[in-house]
Amino acid sequence: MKIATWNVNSAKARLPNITEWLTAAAPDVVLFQEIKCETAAFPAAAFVELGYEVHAVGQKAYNGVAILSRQPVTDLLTRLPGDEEEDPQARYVEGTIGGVRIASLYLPNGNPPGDGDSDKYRYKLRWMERLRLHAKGLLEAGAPVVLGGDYNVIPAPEDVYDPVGWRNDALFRQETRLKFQEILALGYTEAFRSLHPGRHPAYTFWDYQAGAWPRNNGLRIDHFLLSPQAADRLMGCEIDKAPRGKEKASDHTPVILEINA
DNA sequence: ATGGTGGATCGTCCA
Repeated sequence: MKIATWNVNSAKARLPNITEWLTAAAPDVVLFQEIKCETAAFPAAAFVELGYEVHAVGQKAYNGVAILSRQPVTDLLTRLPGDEEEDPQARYVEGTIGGVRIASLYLPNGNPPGDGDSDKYRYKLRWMERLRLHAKGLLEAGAPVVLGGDYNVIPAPEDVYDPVGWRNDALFRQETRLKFQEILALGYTEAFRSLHPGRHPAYTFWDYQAGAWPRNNGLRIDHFLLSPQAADRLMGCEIDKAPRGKEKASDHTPVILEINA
């Protein structure tokens, strides 16, 4: 099973780029983030035409996630549990595909962090704790679990072009990395780094500004976390840089995971 | 210190 994750930075603005890539890469499951439209405005028909079942969770202007699948999706969850009343942001969708529990998540950015006490940064850390608790519960359910998406977390210094300059950024602060490590400590495996321990730089995001793409000033912030049963089936995990070099590109590029059927 | 870019939306917010 080939599963792709891609922060597309607007599904509508990116539609030609997305359909071109899906046709060539032919993933079985696709996890989108930042679709940036309401659920009803998501261009689902274009993906149905390519053979996918579509499950989008959107909101006006910001955020928004989706799962596309060639096989049927069951037991859909459209919010990350915890603080559901207070959190209207569309950042999480999860379903079961071929016996695998698969989520598309868009973790809050959290900038500016202030001294680690800004409202946005505290929301990020609370969201990460909600994710940790939910990820823990998923392990107890027994099915293999794949949590893919834009984590807005730089796991280690080799995952950012300038670790010193980024040390206080919400994506790289110590508290952010420790909270990410807490999720891994439950028993999850970060697929790309586990398969390619020495491969860096290996980025998934390059800012639109300051020539970040031509200078390769990137970040690795899009990840797949696998439960032990899913990690046992891990066959490959690769970053496809090509879409970032296209006209009208998203600032993120896709990551592709392969697990044994 | 600022601005540099891009999307949604139409004055700003977000990244």
